[in-house]
Amino acid sequence: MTDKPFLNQVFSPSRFTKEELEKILPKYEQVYFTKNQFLLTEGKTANHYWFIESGFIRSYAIDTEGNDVSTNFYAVGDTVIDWPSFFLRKPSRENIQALTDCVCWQLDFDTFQSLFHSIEAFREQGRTTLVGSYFALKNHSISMITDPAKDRYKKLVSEKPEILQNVSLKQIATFLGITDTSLSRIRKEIANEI
Amino acid sequence: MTDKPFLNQVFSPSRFTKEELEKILPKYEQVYFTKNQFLLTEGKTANHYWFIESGFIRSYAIDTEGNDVSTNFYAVGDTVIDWPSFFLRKPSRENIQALTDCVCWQLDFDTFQSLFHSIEAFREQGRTTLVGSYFALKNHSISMITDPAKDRYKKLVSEKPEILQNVSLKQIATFLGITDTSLSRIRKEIANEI
DNA sequence: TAGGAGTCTTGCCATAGGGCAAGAAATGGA
DNA sequence: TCCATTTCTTGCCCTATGGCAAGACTCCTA
Repeated sequence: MTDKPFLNQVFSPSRFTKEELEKILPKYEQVYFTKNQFLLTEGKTANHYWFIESGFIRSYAIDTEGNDVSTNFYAVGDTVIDWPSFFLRKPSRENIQALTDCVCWQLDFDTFQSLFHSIEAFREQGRTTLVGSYFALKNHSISMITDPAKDRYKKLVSEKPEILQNVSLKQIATFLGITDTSLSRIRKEIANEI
Repeated sequence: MTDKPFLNQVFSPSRFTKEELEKILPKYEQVYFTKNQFLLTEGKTANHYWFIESGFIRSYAIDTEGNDVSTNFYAVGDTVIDWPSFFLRKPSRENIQALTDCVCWQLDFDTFQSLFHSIEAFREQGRTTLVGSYFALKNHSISMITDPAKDRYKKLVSEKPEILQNVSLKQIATFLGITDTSLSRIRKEIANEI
């Protein structure tokens, strides 16, 4: 196991037995993505998911007018997955793209299924990750209704500071549900608050 | 099994064996809620979830200013559950309230766990339900950014027509992220479109 | 190292939706 | 069946954000 230190963080020895880890860890494959490379594109059915060992990733959807809307940002340690596409086995509505060079660990659906149905701790952890995603999405969704754009921006930056280095203003703006023009003005206001 | 026709719809004989159904169905308990009764309140940890056999239910959160924001509406056949509270075993951020008298079938967490870990088809179905909720929430979230309020209202009414009979204008408005005043004007516009 | 593509800022004006308050309509008890 | 309460509508004006376009800045890359 010592040859995969990153995965040993993801699968804590306190939650998994040594035998379980020996079944799980070898199944993950290290893969590299270069800046701007796509991990998944709209219309394809996701057959993998990834843990990010290093790098930064964005997912986005294309709306009816052809504009792209950022749906999520993923940093080191995050799980990158299109849940509906991966589990419902249907074409993705989103694109997932590396914003920097990345090192990831990937698993395919069939292997996931066999681990999921044979190892109780594995499915507990998987379910927890999914519910955590659901919770984050719901909080963001409520925040879109109750909080002004400036507050949402501040919260986003405090939670994922890497975003400032890796993501364009426009891509951040669509995640917040505003235009790049408005976000530029909000940034100016925040600068003047000091 | 014939004494629980509703549950036989939820657990299709094509996905479960006879033996599995005999383990699953007796665990669900029929419960009644009267109009305005709470199924779950903020701060409590959810220990049950429900299938709705009849009735209509709303969930909502309270924002920092004390306003309530509708987060979901549940109709006949829907699964009513606070995913993060139920699975992460932490206090709920939401309230779930019956908007009409309801007949539901409930299951508690411990029983869920034993079925989840012992019956493969049960966990597949549970996972599918959760991913379906995630998908619906994400679509709503994207719609909040890309679609005008009028379109979101039309979509909501077409998907859950019962909402018109059971939910006040204000409670619908907060779900759409607008005020009751604005929704009233939108309704008027729609009426004039005819 | 200059040109060009993308990115960010800024000004001008337009618009969707919000805040408030008054009145109208519906609803629900007693 | 009548009153009280809640819900819904409407008018007035305001604010946050959008749309567009020009200019500034950055950063590739030939």
